[in-house]
Amino acid sequence: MYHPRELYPSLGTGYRLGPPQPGTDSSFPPALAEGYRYPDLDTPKLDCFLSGIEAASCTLAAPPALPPLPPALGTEQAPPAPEVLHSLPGVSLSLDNRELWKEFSSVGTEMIITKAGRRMFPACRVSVTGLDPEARYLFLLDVVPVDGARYRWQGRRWEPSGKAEPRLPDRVYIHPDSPATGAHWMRQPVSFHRVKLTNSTLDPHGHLILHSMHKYQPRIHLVRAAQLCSQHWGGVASFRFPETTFISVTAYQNPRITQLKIAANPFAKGFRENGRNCKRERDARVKRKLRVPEPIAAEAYGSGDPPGGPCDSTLGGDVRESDPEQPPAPREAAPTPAPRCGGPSAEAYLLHPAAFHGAPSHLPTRNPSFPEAPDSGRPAPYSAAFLELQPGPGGSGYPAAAPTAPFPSHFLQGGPFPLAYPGPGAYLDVGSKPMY
DNA sequence: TCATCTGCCACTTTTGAACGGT
DNA sequence: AACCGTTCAAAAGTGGCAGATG
Repeated sequence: MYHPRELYPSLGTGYRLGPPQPGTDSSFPPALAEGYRYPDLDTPKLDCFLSGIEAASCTLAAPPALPPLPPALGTEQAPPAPEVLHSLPGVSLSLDNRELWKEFSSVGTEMIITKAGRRMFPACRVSVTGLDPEARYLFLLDVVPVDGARYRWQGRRWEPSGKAEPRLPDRVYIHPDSPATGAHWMRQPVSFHRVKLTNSTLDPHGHLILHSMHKYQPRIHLVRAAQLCSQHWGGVASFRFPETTFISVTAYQNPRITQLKIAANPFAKGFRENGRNCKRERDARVKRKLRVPEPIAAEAYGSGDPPGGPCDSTLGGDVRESDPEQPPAPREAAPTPAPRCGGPSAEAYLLHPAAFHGAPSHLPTRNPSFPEAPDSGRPAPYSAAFLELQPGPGGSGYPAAAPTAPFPSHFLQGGPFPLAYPGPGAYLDVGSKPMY
């Protein structure tokens, strides 16, 4: 991984995705509020990452003021409505698994973060409408702090306990289908289930870096662009959903959240009441171990499911047999999943030479097994890559990222991709400033 | 002492390779 | 030879727990 700020000092340090906030951002003269270049990205700064794009206006009117975020988790809130900011008229996004999110939100969503990276559950899954079926778009996701506080579980609820840690280098997850046509994105819900969260500030995998015990909210960005590498952005839309706010933790604090996760997440099936790894069974196994060898447990239910069968009624719609998040999806409708790992190929070089020269060499590579079909309406099968930039200085109302530990050399070097490929999904850092 | 983090565990699901049949 | 379905093993993902850490 590379650190673009180091590679390209001319890019500066501010990669704020949010719009300037007249009144709150002293660096932004109110006179400019009439028309700023959304998303407050100086697009040339991103040329090295997003080249060869369809030209279109990046200017848009200042958005209306958005409602404030909910003050606390686990409390009754006004009916959540997605908060939108965009220059893509007619485009709308809806949270596909909103009911599940609401269920978690009503308790106070917690997301486990680990050094190795942990997936989000529930994952952000959205349906999009209003796209130009022929145009190509990128789908991005990032996670931003909701406020400037650190939180603590007080037995029954989360309460603020001091100031937030300094902001970490922001990263953005690029949906592995990106770029794809509007028709592709609208064909089925778009899932970000592969996004991983980590608390490792030096994470080399490109996962989204968060502080534990802080409140965050995912944002989803839709960028009209022909390719990942483009000259101009053809418009941007950003969305966030109040019910997706969560507190990052290294271990679950609220037992109700644990129950919900176990009930809804198929990977946690083993912890369900009728699972073989439920507390009762585990205790029994321990007792048996003390007396007799183990195989009894394995035979307890034979080779199939335990009596009564698996409890699938709690999947909550986040994971279903036909879940678009879960393969197999119709090959016509979905691109070939990116390989689990692998480095940039020669073909990738031919297709994206800039990614190996002027731009960081870890830009996405094309999956060689996927035939190129630029006019087929199918997405280019880019596999994972990620970019990382340092957040811009202050002005956000949150602490600017302190220069954390120096980035390892592979952040700074050019040349061949020095790390294990990070897996599906790509990451791009766009800044430290909250959008609203 | 306490809150928080980390590593390991046992489990399930997912994924892709290998294989055999048509 | 190509295609399809099944089987199997490895990889990945899950929460719990005990011990480590600050």
